[in-house]
Amino acid sequence: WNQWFFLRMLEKGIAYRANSPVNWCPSCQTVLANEQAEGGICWRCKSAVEQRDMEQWFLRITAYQDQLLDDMARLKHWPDRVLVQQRNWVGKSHGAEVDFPVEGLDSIRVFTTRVDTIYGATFMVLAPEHPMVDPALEGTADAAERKAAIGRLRAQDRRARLEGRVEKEGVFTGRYATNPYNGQKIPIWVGNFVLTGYGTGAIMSVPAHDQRDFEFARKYDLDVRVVIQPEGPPLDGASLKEAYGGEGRLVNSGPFDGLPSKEAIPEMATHAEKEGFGKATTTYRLKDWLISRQRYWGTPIPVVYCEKDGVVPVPDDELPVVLPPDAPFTGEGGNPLEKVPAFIDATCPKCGGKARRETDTMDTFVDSSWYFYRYLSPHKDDGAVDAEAVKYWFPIDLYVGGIEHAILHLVYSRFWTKMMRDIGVIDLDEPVVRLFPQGMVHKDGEVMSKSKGNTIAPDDVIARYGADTLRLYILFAAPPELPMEWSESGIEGPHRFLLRVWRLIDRHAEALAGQAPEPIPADLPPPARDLRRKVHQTIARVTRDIEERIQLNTAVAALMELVNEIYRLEEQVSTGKGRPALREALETVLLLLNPFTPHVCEEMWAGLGHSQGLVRARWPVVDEEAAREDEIELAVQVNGKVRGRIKVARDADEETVRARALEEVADQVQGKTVVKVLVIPGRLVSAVVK
RNA sequence: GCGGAAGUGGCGGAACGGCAGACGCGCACGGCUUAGGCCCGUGUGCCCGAAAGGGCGUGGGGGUUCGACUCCCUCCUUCCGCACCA
Repeated sequence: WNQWFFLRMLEKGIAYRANSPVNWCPSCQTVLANEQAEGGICWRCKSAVEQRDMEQWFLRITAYQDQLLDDMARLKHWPDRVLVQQRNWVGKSHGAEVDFPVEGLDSIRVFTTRVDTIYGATFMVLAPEHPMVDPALEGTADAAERKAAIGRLRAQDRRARLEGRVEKEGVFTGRYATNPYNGQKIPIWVGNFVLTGYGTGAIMSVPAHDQRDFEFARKYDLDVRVVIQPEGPPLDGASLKEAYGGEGRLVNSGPFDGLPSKEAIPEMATHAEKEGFGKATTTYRLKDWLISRQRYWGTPIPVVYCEKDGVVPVPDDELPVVLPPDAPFTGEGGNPLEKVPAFIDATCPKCGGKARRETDTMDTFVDSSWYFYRYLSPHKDDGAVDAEAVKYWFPIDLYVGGIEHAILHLVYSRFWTKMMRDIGVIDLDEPVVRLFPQGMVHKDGEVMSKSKGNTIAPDDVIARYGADTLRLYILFAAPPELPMEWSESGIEGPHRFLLRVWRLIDRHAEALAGQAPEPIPADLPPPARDLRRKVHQTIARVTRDIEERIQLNTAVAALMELVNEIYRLEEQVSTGKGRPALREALETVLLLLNPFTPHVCEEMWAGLGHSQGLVRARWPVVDEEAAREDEIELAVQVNGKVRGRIKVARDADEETVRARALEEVADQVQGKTVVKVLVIPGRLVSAVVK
């Protein structure tokens, strides 16, 4: 069905093939999407990636960039940190494009967010890879020397970037461009700090108002001209210590002098458009999704290349294109599919002539982008997804996953959902209502992972304590959204707790298993009533901690409290009228604990005489009446400090509570004026005295 | 630099604006044991005090409130993400 989707996207122009510079991982022998090559490092093997020009398949995710941004407003139950990361990833930025004419050559287009500073542009910088670099050098003095220096910049750029910090360096091309606003000629430089993939790959440099330009200008002794004047003493280009990047009024800017910079930006963009040398524009950081992979394992991309008809999609009724079972894995690298003639040799569906089958396979993130839709109907063979089922089950109420998926998987999935909507498969804009990224396990301060080699095999812990203990320990040790530092020092606690539960059940199993359950009598003795109260309060707490708060550590703590309470009251309720409450308490412990430690719980459940599995049992329901406190303890504050406690009936009226409270703190109040007394029902009493 | 999260006992961590430290680890004492372990019980924020009791306490400072770990401002520290994005 990946192939089916691919063909639909091909029809819609969302999937396309293009020759473009791509990230190539020499170690994995495959290309990577930009997101997977962050910082020039392969996400899978962590080795340095190279740039190559290749014909590859892309998905036009950029057609969805505004939707991806705008629909974030609806993701109210997604954590901020994820939304922020996605917003930065799309990287929308408003500005203007301006063309700077160059004598004898094509003009050079720059992108700027601060067109209001354009009268302060004293030079221009091109990315080393900019297509105008070589033409600009042509015919200038010392061209060969400059070319060599730029060549060094190109080579140095990438390697140095991997280390993070790069000294700003540049080479003058020997040519000049003309600022279309004021006709001034400014030198064209090539600089290693200008990125080829963002904006137009060329910038106008305004050293007075941009820190990077400022440093570059000081290093190469270029002019610094102030054109934005903030409140206060006039700025002076020659003596500036750093760039002024804020707002102000325009100066030295011809007809725009005096305008506030905020107003100047749209006005000057309009001016450029009127004069035909520029316009207001928006740029994005997001690039189209490169899905071609030179690997065997992956969904084959369903097209063939015909000498006569070019790129021809495989017809729907011939899908799926299946991987050959006999591809040679030589370990030499490269795509094994290229060595399987039976796979490569194809017939053109259009003309019936000879064709060559595409050997690229799809990025695995394609699969993960929509697997959850397929879960609803895994065996469906007349369509990719069951639209009716999707209508019923989607959007997903709660999606739990590692924070490492904040951008890759979660952006692709959102895109895929919108794409499926646009090709008419589903009627849905966003796949997930509530996102809960759990914290990752750390060891020695860093994320535990295979690539870091600091993983702990659970086998030893399981051998010593059992899998249930390990589960319980992990869930108990930290709240799920925060990272958990791995340490075994606390594992004894959950282990002892499970042993305590086991002994408790074991003591009563025989008696309870041999006896039919009795109804809870209306006249329970007080200890049994206390026990039932704790039982039902615990049901409420654990249910809420799991369902609403997703705070599993406190759910476990609540269960520990309940078991402690059962130990305290055990003797008093194990005989006579209290017995039904004991059975209820023990069974409730197992029902609530079951999601955390299913194996031992199932065993104990059987021990209590149940023939049907615990896994089939219903989640317990709170008996509000039983959970209610008859008597409550209130703190009594005097001027904000707790000075006493009183016990009152749950439904005691305010006057009674007030009187009892003042009596309790009489010695504190004596000789002072009681200004007011607040009674917060069920919480405390607060007296203000002077 | 920008953005996010976090700062609470010896440790992991609890606490709808309402009794700070639940629960657990560790530690101390007692019981059970020939002994040790397991187990059971009690205690355990800091300071003064024999005790009763009192004082101080949630990174620092300020504010709102009868009342602040919680809300607001500000500063400091740590972790995470992004980053020559023009």
